[in-house]
Amino acid sequence: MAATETRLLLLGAVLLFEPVNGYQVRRELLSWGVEEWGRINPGSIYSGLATLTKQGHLRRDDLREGSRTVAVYTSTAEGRAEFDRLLGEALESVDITAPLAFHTALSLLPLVRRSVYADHLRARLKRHAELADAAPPSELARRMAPPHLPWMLDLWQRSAALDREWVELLLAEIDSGGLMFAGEPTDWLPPPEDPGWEMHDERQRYRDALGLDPPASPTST
Amino acid sequence: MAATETRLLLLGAVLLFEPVNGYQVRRELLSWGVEEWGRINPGSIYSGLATLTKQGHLRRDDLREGSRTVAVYTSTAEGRAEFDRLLGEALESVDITAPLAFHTALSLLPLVRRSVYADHLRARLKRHAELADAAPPSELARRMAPPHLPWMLDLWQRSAALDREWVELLLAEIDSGGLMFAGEPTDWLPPPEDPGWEMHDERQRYRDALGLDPPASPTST
DNA sequence: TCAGCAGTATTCAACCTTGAACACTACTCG
DNA sequence: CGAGTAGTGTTCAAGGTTGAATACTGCTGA
Repeated sequence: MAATETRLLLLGAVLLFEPVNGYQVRRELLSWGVEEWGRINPGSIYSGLATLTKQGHLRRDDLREGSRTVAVYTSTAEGRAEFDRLLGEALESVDITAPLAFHTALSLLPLVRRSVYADHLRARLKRHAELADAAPPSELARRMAPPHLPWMLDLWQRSAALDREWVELLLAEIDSGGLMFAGEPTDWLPPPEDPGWEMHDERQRYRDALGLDPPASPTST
Repeated sequence: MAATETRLLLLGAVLLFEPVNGYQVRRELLSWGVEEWGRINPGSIYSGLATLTKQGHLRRDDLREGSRTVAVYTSTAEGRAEFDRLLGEALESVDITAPLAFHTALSLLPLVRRSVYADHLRARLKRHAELADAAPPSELARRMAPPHLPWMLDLWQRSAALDREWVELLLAEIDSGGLMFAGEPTDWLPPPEDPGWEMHDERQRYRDALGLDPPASPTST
């Protein structure tokens, strides 16, 4: 669980679907295509949920479901705070060699309010500007380095430029009212293949068993 | 040591500087700026070298250096083969969310012969073409997905395009005789700050102690 | 001269990740 | 009905990673 992306993804999945069990989290993440880009495997999900529980970010209740016991997770206030912190970090920090955290944060966009998300993206652009100002490697350093290093630098600079330009496009879309964020009415419904639908009955059972209040859509600080 | 990049980097460093001890590897990697982009820490270097030794890719000799003992690593034939395999994989496989392996393979360019490296890059371009052909997500799927997913797809496509175009540029440079590869005479010398220089005496001592033949520049299959 | 600091070289316990395997339920098809 | 297959939900031992800590050497300067 060093991997920040895994924490973020797990907290996000619980916030979206709580009360939820480990297998449901797994299925939902798989349906997002996370098997391809998120490098997550069954073991990490369960151990990740256990770690987050130990740290107080999640709460685990073992419910009797007929003859067997199911571990059902809900988020705590600290968990929500941790999620907001991790998401902000993933959105604001620029690391060309590890774009996974940013991709993860993009996929969790519906969990956050529009203005909060936009502010994080603006902070990311500021960070880009700082990096561009800082340390343009001296001509001397360039000439002393082995000849393939300038090529690597060039690739990094192009990658950074792409990231910056794309974030500007996304920000423009968000500021002009595009996309759907937490706390906003939406006419979009998950497709029938999405396990989110199949989870409905179980979620209701879990809610009843835990004595939780009705729906409550996930919103953000 | 699941992380392929770490294996690649460690094998590469040993191939470049053998016979070499763990601390020298660490310093050399730090001087490449790997602290920033390669996420490597002292512990992983030593445990990585131990794992590679256990797997037969490296050989460890404990040399007496005055009153203390130093663990000195050299590569085995299997280690060289493993390096070539890992490098090829890193160069040929396209993973937009994890470019680190490709970056690592770029930094190790001087360990491989020109034609071998170019062939790997051509294979990478072929892979790009395959990915572009495969699975253009259906219009239906796009409309059913939550509205931010098309944006993620767009970012991935742009990232892939950048990678492809940049590899084409690099390949052109290589095919026209640019850069310096294994087995080619070079007038480039490492800058004085490079720990490679400071290592000279110790390498010589290690070579003598191990009864190894003179220099021998690292070449490739 | 010797305290103290920087540098060299490595280890290790705590923690995390991996993925195979387990145990169970539910369906399906002859 | 009963065997086989697919799906559900989770655990666990083996192994990897982390980074603080260790222990030593050599230099510097009061």
